[in-house]
Amino acid sequence: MDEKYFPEAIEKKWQRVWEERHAFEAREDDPRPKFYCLEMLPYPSGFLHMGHVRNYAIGDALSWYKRLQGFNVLHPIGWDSFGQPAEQAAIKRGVNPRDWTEENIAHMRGQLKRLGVSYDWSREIAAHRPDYYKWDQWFFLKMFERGLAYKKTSQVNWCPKEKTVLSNEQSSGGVCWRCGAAVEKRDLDQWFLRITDYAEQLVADIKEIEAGWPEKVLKRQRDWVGRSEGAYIDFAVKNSDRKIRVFTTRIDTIFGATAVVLSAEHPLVAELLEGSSLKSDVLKFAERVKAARAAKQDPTEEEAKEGINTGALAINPFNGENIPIWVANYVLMEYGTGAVMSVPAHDERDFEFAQKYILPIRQVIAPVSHGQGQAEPVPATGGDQSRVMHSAFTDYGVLINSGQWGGKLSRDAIREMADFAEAKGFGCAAITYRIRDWGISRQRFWGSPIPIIYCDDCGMVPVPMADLPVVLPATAAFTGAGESPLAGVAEFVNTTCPKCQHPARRETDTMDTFVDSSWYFFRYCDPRNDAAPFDPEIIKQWTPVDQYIGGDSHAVMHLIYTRFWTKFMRNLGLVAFNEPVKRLLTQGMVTNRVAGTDDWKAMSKSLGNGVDPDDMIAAFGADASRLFVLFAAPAENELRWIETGIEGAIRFLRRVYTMVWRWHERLSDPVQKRSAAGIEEFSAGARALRRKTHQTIARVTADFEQLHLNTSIALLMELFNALTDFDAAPSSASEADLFAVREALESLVLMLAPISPHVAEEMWEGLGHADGLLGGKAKWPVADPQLARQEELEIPVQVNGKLRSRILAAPDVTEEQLRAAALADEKIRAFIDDHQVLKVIVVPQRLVNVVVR
RNA sequence: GCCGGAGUGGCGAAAUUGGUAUACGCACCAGACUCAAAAUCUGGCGAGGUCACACUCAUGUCGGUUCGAGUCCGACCUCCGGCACCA
Repeated sequence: MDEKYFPEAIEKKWQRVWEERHAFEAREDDPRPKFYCLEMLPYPSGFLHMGHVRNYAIGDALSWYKRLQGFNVLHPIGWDSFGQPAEQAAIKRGVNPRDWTEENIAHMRGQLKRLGVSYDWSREIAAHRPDYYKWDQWFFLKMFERGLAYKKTSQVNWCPKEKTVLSNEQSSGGVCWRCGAAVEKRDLDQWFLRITDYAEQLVADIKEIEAGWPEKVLKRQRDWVGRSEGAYIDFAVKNSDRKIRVFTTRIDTIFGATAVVLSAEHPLVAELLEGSSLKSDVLKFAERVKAARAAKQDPTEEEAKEGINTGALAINPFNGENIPIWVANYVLMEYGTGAVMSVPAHDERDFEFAQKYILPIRQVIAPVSHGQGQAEPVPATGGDQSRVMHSAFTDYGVLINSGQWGGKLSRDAIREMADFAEAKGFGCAAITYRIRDWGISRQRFWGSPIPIIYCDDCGMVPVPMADLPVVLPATAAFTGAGESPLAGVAEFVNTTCPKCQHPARRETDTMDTFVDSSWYFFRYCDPRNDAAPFDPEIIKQWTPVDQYIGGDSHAVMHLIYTRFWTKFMRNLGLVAFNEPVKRLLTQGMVTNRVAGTDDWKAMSKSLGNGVDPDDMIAAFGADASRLFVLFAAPAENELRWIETGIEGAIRFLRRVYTMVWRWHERLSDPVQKRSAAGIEEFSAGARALRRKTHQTIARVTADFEQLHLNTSIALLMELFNALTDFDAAPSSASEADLFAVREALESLVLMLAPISPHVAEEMWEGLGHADGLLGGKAKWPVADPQLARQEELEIPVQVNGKLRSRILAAPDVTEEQLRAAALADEKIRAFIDDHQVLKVIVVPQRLVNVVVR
C-alpha cells in the first residue's frame, strides 16, 4: 500500500491479479448456491458509452455482493455482434463486416477490462461466430419441424432508408426504430415465427414474474400482446350464402347495431358487390383508403372517418334486423376479423361515423342507477330513436330495447349472449390478441442464414441438422440495394437438394438479430458445446437468471422474444421452467445537456453530448467512475451527467484510502488481530463507533438486496464520517479502540468492494489480509443486532402534533415512564400548563404526543 | 384521447411505509494552512423572523381522514413515459 491513492496503478495491479487467479470464473463443480447475474449483452459498436458503464456497474456491484456472501456467481458477457451497423460500414466504407466487428469487440473488451468489470471471460460468446449462430439455425429448424416457423407472402414494414424489412416491434409507431424514417408497406415472401401460439402464455405467465419485474415493463408486455375477451358473431348477408364474421367485446350492445362495417382490405368487399351498380364506386373508395394509409406521413395522425355504403344488407342474428354493410377506413384488417358491427350509441368511433353519415343511433344500454340494492334500468325513452344522444355511452350498464335480454346487466348479458350464439351456431365466445407473428426475414448479409433450400422438384427443404451451420461466405457485394447481398454470392446460393441431390438454391434471407439475443444467456452456461445449444443438465444448475439488468428500451421486443423462446425450449424439453428471468431491473438513461440548449438527452455522438468512459477512467479511475455512476441517482432514474459529481466520488475514495493508510500499520500487526471477547471495556466513543458500524452493515445489506445502491453508498459515507469523528490516534489508541476501528474499517472496505473493487482490494491488503477479497476468507459482514442497538433514545415530544421538545430515554423505557418524562419536561410544561390535557399518545421508543385543549 | 409513473432546498436525492421532513453528496459561504492560488482540513447552509433565542411557514394546488400526513382518501394542476381508430 502506497501512502497516496494512485487509481491507475492500483487498478492495473488488481486487474492483473484477478486475471492470474481466474478470480471470476464460475465453475460447475462449485457446491455453493448459485447466483446468475446478467446484463444485456452489448452490440459491438466499437465504443463503450456511459449507458454501458452504468449497466455494468450495477451488475458488477450485485455480482461482488453475492460473491462475498458466499454464492457461486455466474457473471458472463458476450456480443450481440450481428446487425446493421456492420453492414452499413461495409456499404459505406467497403470494410469487411467480420473484420469491423472483431476489431470493435477487441477494443470494447479492453474497455470493459479497464473498467474492471468482474466478468467470466472464459465464457465470452459472439453471435456472428459460426459456433454460435449454428444454434440459431438449429432452433429455427426445430421450429420449422413443428410448424412454428413458416413462410408467407405478406405486407411487410419496409424501411426505405435502410432498405430492409422491420418487424412490427421495430416499426412501432410507423417509424423505423433505428433511423426514424417513415416505414412503408411492401409485399414480400417472409419467414415468420408463430409467437401468436404463445400469446396466452405470454400473458398468463406474467403472474410468475410480477414480483420481480417492474410494473411498467409488464404493462407494456400486456399491452403488446393485447389480449381481449369478447365474441365472434356471424352476420348472414341477405340474399347470399356469405357470412360476415365480426369480433366484439360488447355483444351486450348488439341490439344497437345499425351497420356492419368492413375494412377496405376485407376479402368480401369485392364479392358482395358482384353485379351491383355501386361496385366501381366502392372499389375505388377501397383503393383510395389503402393508398392513403400507405402514403401517410405521420403515423400517429388519425384520419377523418370515411366510409361508403355497399348497398348490401346483413342480418343481425339476434333480432333478424336487416342492416346496411359499409366499408370504412377506420376498420383495420389486421385486428379481429377485419369487420365490426357498428353500434353508434355505445362506441365512440361508431358514434362519430354515424353522425357523419346520418346512420341511426339506438340506445340499448342504460346507466345503472346508483340507488340501493338491485340495479334498475333507466326507463326506455319511448321509441328507439326519439332520444338524442350527444355522445356514445360506453360504460357497462343495463340492457334496454334488447328483446329477451332487456333488464340484464352488461356483464351477465355478455356471457349469456355468447353462450346463446354458440348454442344457435352463429357465434362463440372468443379471445383475440393484438400480437402478430414475429417476422424474422431480413434481406441482409450480416445475420444468421436461414437454413432452408429451395429445390425445383422437392420444394422447400430444411437443411439437415448434420449440415449445420450454414456458414456465411467471407464477403459479398455490399450495394445497399433491396435484396440480400447473399443472393449475389453464387457459391453460397447454389447447392444441391438434400433430398434429391439435384441443383438447388439456398434461402438468402438472414434472421432478425433478436433471434440471437433470445437465448444467448443459456449459451453462457455451456458456451463451447458443439453437440447441442447447451447441455440441459448444466442449464439446470445456472438458470433461470436471478437478476437481469438492462435498459427499458427492450421492454417489449427482446424481453417478449426471450420469454417466447424459453417457452419453446420448455416444449422441447430443454428447460423445466416457464420464465427465464426472475428479477429484472431496468436502469434509467444517462443523459447530458445538449450544448447550447436546456435539453437533457441520452448521450450520443450525433448530438455531441457524449462523455467518453475512457477519458473518465483516465482522469479519475474506474473505481471513482463507478462510484459516481451508482451514487448519483437511483438505478431506475434518469442520470443527468454533472461534471462536478465525479470529483466528489474520488474525494471520498481518497479520504477512505488515507484513513486506511493512517491506521494500517497498527492494524496489520497480527498481534492486534484479537477478538472482542478479550477486551474488557470499550469507551463510549468506541461503543458508538461499533454501533454505527453494525447499523450500517444492517442497512447496507438491506439496500443491496433491493439494489438501492445510491443509498447504500450514502450509508458508507456516514460510516466513514463516524470514523472521522472517532477521536483516537493510531499511536495512542487502546486495544479496544483499535478493535473498534478495525471492525469499522474492514466493514467499510468489504461493503465498498462491490462498488469500487480495485481500491477495496488494495485497502483490504493494507489491513493485513494477504489472500485478497475473493480468497475465501473475506466475507460480507454480518450485523450484530445487540451492538447496533441504541444505548439511549432521543424521543421527540409533540404538543398537538407539533414538535416542542426532545427527551432522552433508555431503550427499554416503558410507556408509563415515557409519558411521565414527557409531561415533566420543562418546555412541554410551558405549552400545557394552562391547558387541559385530553390525552397523551405514546408510541413506544418512538414519540410522545400530548393533546391539549 | 386512453393507460402508467412522478412532483420534496440552488441541484442529484433521503425519509425504517402514518411518527423528529430535507440523511448522503454536489454547488455555495466563512475560517485554517499558503506570499498567493489550487488541493486539503474545519464549520455553516429550506424560507421568514430575532442581536441571539423563541416562534411562524414550508414536501405541486385545494379539501378531507387522523392525536399526528411527504406518506392514506377526493378533486385539480404540471411534467415525463407508453399506446394510439385494437372493435
